[in-house]
This record gives sequence, C-alpha cells and structure tokens, in this order.
Amino acid sequence: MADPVRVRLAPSPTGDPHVGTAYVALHNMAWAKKNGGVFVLRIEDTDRTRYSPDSERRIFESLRWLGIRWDEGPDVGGDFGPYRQSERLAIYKEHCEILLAKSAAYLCFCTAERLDWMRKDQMRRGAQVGYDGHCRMMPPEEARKKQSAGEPCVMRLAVPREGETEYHDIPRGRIVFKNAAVDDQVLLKTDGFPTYHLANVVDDHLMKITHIIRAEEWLSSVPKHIHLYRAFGWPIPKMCHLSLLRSPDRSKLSKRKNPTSIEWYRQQGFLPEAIVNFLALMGSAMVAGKEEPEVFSLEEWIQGFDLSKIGATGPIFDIKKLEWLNGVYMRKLPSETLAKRLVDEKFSPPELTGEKFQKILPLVQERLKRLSEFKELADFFFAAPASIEPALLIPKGRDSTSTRQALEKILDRWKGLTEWSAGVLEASAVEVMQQLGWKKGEIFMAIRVAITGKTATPPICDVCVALGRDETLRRIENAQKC
RNA sequence: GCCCCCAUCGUCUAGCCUGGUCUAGGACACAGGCUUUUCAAGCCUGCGACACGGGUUCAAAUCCCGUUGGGGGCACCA
Repeated sequence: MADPVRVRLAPSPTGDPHVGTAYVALHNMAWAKKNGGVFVLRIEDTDRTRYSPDSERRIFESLRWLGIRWDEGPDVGGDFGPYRQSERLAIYKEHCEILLAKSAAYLCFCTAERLDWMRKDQMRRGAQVGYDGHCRMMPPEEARKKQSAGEPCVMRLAVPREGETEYHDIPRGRIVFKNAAVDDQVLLKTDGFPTYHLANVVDDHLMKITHIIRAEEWLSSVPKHIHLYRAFGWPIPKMCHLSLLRSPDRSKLSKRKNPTSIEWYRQQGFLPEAIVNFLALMGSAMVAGKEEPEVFSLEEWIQGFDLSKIGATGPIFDIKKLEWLNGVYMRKLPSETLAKRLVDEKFSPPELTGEKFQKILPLVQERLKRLSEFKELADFFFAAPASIEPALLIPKGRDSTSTRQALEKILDRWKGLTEWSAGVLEASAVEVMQQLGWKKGEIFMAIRVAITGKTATPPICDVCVALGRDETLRRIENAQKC
C-alpha cells in the first residue's frame, strides 16, 4: 500500500490573490480528492520585506469563495503544523546545521556590493551569471570563527560542479540539467529566515508531501531542490509543473497587462463556478460523455481528473471565453439564486423588493454575461429615463409629429384596457400600427424608447407589465413632451 | 549571454504515449442566415490549424534530429 497522497499549495502572502494561485490550487485539490488524499495549505512568508498580513486573509477568502477547501492549513490546523513558515524557523536552523555538518552547504560572507559587482561583470563578459564560489573555498573552521565574531553571513548550497541532475516531471517526462549551470543558491538569509528553496524542501518532507504540483516557473530550480533532498537523504516527491497562464501576448499573466486578482473577477460579476470551470479548461480537461463537454461542475471535473491529462503548453487567459461560460452559468441559475447573488455581491439597487425582482429578473437573466451588468441592463425598471434621444424615438423616415401622434394613440388604447398583460398590450399596439400604416419594428421601437430610453431591452410589453400600468402610462406621456 | 520548457484553427483544446479509422473533431471568438417588436438566447452555415526542414517507415499531426518561433529561470523574491 503506497503512502496516502498529500499535496500542498504554498502561496506567499505578498499581494492580491492571483488567479494562477487558484489554478494551481484547483489541480492540487483535484488530485487529493481523486485519491482520497490530503490537501495542505502552507503559507510561505519567509520574505519579510514583501510580507503583507492582509494578503494572507484575502488569499484564503478568495480561494474559499471559489469553493476551494483544504484539509490542513494555518486556519484549520492539522498534525504537521505550524503551517506558516515564519513559525518554523527553529526547524530550518536545525536542518541548516545538518547540511553544514555534511558539507552540503557553506557559509558565505560576501557583501551585497561584491555580489552586485560580480554579476555585472559576468553580464558584461557574457558569462554565466551566478555565485562565483568565493566563500566555498573557505575552511569551515574559519567560517565558524567569523560567524561567531558576529560577521553577517548567509548559507549557500554547495552544488556539485560537474555531472548532471535529472528528474521526471509528470507532464514533461525526463528533464536533465547540467550541474555546472546550477547556482550555489542561498538557503539561509542574513536575517535568519530561510529562502524558499530550503523551506519548501524541508517542509514538503516533514509534511509528507507525495506530489508537488506547482507552477512552471519553479522548473529551473528543481535541481537545487534535488541536491537538497539528496543531501538530507530524503525521498524525492513526484513533481508536476503546471504551465503558466499567459497574457494575450503570450508572456506570463501579469497584472500590468491583465487583471490577475481573483477579487477583480469577483467585483466584475463573474461567478465562482464559471471561473473554476474556465480555469479547469486551461491546460486540458474536458468532461467526456456530456452533451456540453466544456461545461462542468468542480465535482464532475475532479471525477474525471488525472495528472496524466495535463498538458505542457501555456494557455492564454481568454476573458471572452470566461465571459461566455459566465453567461452559461447565469442562465442556468434558478432565478432565486441569481437574485440572492446579485444582492449578496451588491450588484443590485438596494430598493429591490422581492416582488419586483421576480418580475424583472427573468427578463434580464438571459441577457447577462456578468452580475455587474444587471445595473445597466435593468436600470429603467427603477427609474424613468432621464432624457430621451429624439433620434432614437422617431423611426427613420417618420417625423416628430407623427411619432407623437402614434404615442398618443397607444396611450389612449392602453388607458382603456381592462387587462394589463403582455399579450393584450401587444395586440392593441399592433392595431395602432395597422391604423397608422407603420411597421411592427417602428411602433414597438418607439414605445420601447419612450419607456426605457434605450433601443435594446427585453420584449417591451413584458417590460410594461413588470413596470405596471401607472408607471408605463406616465412614461409614455413624458416621452410625448420631448 | 547561459540553462530549461513548449509548439494542432485568432483563442482553449481532442487526436500524439500504443504511427494507418484525420479530406484533423469540439468549444470560444468572428462572419452570414434563420427566428424575431429591439437586444440577448437558441438553431444552421461559413471562415479557420498539424511552425519549418530533414530523417525512420509501405504509411507521420503522431517516432527521431535540426531550425525557427514563443515562454520561463538565472536575487539574501517567492
């Protein structure tokens, strides 16, 4: 019996909750669920200069909003804590000593200025950029002495100078790195905090992580991690690097070119299930055997999920397709649910009452691509148009007088109606149309503009019913004045 | 510059592992049409790809090599 599957998401709380984080989280969670395993959330907060306490909270909130749940983490506990790296400093220190004792790492006293100069020099010469090994030659006793004398230093990984390091990546297969090209990475910083490289290897081992599923940008640091695992004598977890989500210009998704914050998508009125579905579509994955194989729930997706299905090409984040999916979900939602979402996410006017809501929501529901569009699409239900554009009101080839007369006739007819229903309104409008010799489009458009100020609305007679008799007649009267 | 990854319609992808069933399938987008009181939605049609060059083979989108193109990494950031 193999070890139970344990995977982890390791975001660093340094900014907005990124859609790429959600993308990676989804794949981790899917793999854990698929195998009856455990999904761990670990906070990588070893960079105290970029750390933002608010960021952690927002990451949790955004992931939860998307329906992503973890089994262990700083906020839910677990047997392998603490789950914030800043709370594990003693553990890293201890492991640093092990590496030093095995000569797998060494202390480095080089100043930032020297490193800077060195790098510039390497660039200029067109040489490989990386630490030149200056302190690697130093006898350990001497290094210890300097260290105890209080000289600031870092600890670096002593990467073998020759040979190759290979490993197997799940979507990509065998990958081979030349050791000579691998830098002597800093493992422990002057401030006593570990770098990502040390912390992630130590934690993944201690937390019994079996599969590392993370973004492709980590691919080139894998050899460093392998050397670390070997130095410790630990087994190496399976690795799966997910291709980076791209901007339309194919560079990695960045907020300079694209909205990347999950919060932004939420504020724009995207539904979490649409975002999840969309993200799952990137890189492969369709649920087979459905009439709509590209529209599926999280559960359905997980059901058919497999790491072997993941592709290695970097998909462009196509917001047009997300919008389409969002529309699909908006139309599918029971209107009570949609109403609740609109209210909860603050996309509907506060004065919206239950009854009115029920009347208008079905009229706009299939026209919405984002929750945020509700306000604009439905504004005329809440207030008469502030002004009416005569050019829109008057059909092409007609004049203002005949338009005014047409509205007058409609008003007369509608005032006398005993039943206020879409069918009746329509029938009497058609009669007026015939009397005037107008076309259907002309009369209905004139009514539409008179009542809503717009040329694109739900079927106008339905709108009139939702608005009610008094309001409808009042608006037509007003329109005549302009 | 050095290291690594990737390569099917504009975009997301199926097919590739286990060559022939691929005149390469679906979806988004786009264009046209139908429906129609407008806008949506829906339905139909169209446009549209195996980056290029060499191999291997009776046969290559599928296997191998190279080229080109794109991407990522090269921090006391993750």
